[in-house]
Amino acid sequence: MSKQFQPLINYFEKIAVLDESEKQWVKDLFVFKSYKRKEFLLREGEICKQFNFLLKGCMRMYLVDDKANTHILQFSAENWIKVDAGSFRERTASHLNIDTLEDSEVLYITPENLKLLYEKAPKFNYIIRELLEKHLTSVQKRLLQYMSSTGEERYLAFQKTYAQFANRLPQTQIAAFLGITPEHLSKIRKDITKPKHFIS
Amino acid sequence: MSKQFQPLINYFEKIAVLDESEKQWVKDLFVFKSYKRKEFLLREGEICKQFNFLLKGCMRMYLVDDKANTHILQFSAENWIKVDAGSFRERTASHLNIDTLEDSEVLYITPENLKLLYEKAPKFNYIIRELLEKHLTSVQKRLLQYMSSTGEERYLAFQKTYAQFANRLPQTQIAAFLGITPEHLSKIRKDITKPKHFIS
DNA sequence: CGAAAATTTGACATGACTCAACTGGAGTGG
DNA sequence: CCACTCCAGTTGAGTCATGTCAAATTTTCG
Repeated sequence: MSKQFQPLINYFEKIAVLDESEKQWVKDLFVFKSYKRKEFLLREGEICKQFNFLLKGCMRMYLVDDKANTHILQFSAENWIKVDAGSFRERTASHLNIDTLEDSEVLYITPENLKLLYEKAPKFNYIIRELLEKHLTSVQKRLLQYMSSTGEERYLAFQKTYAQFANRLPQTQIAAFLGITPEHLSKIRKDITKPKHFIS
Repeated sequence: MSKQFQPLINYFEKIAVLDESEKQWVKDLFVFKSYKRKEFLLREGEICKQFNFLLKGCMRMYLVDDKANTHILQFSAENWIKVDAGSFRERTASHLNIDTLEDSEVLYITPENLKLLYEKAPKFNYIIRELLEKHLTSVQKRLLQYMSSTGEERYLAFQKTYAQFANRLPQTQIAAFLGITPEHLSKIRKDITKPKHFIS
């Protein structure tokens, strides 16, 4: 079923065209794996050993803080990358968890094989750098939005930006992504339907 | 004064050793520039055309939101990189500002010359990728901290992590970095000196 | 259907903001 | 050296945003 690699190759080729040997390295070094709903790809304390590309399904990466609250850093669905870059890179224990919200399928590469890929196909230094830059920009944007707006504003923005997720995810998860409690999100949703302009 | 390049070369060599020709490309493509206190390196609406390395001084990168509040994304001092990666990369108008908090000196490279550097010395694809990964990790960490802690907790963490800045910066700036008002920071500082444990 | 999970609702507590007034230096010009 | 202004920081009162907890309700799914 080599067809499975096509989405990944397409993804890379949005950044730079690959020749046959480069495509072959991708096929040789990435591994297919499928997960049931609620399975873990990474648990805090472990070292992140998979750089994942999602073929199908939906997952989240999150932190559980000392008050046992869950904070979601990122949702991913089809054609997204999912990895704890810090842990993967430094081979250090991760503070994050990654698990599935739906049955999912991924292609992943290990740190060793990624290193090999960089050696055999140096173009990937460029490709991964581009991906990282984009990702960095989006995380920065999120931090700024977080600093400058209320829960309600963030929720409205989320609905626009992540329309594909908004209907697919339970509210509890969305609240954990927005950084508010589920109760508060519920109240926000109620307020939105009753416009403020409705005076007595 | 080719000595000025040494800190930058040292910075790169923390990631990978450079040969003579690579060092020479750095010297040829980076440009020295100095700034007075309160000068701008980038204003919102402009395209970020400098990838800056700080030799001396201190600056901030920040967003001004629609309510005219300032949100500081990053402080930088000696031996730090300062750039709006998104704007620099995509050649799009930036939403951010960069200005100096002290008289400062930088080495910068333009997008065109950075592209040239990647061509002439491909090792920089690797080096910049590593730098980005580290930076990404730190922004992610900050987002998570932001999501999971109060202003007081963030202030205490700031004092530890950014001890070098804590004494160098006015409180107004620290508040804008922490995402709280200066008045609130003032109250936090007051509370800290009076431990909660002091009962009646 | 029935149990478990997700969502909603309400009362109350706390974190954080706004605004306005006050305090205490750090210049600056006479 | 003094008087004056300017700016950062502090303080307090009132308000809004959000959290906590507990209970009621709805939805999901075996």
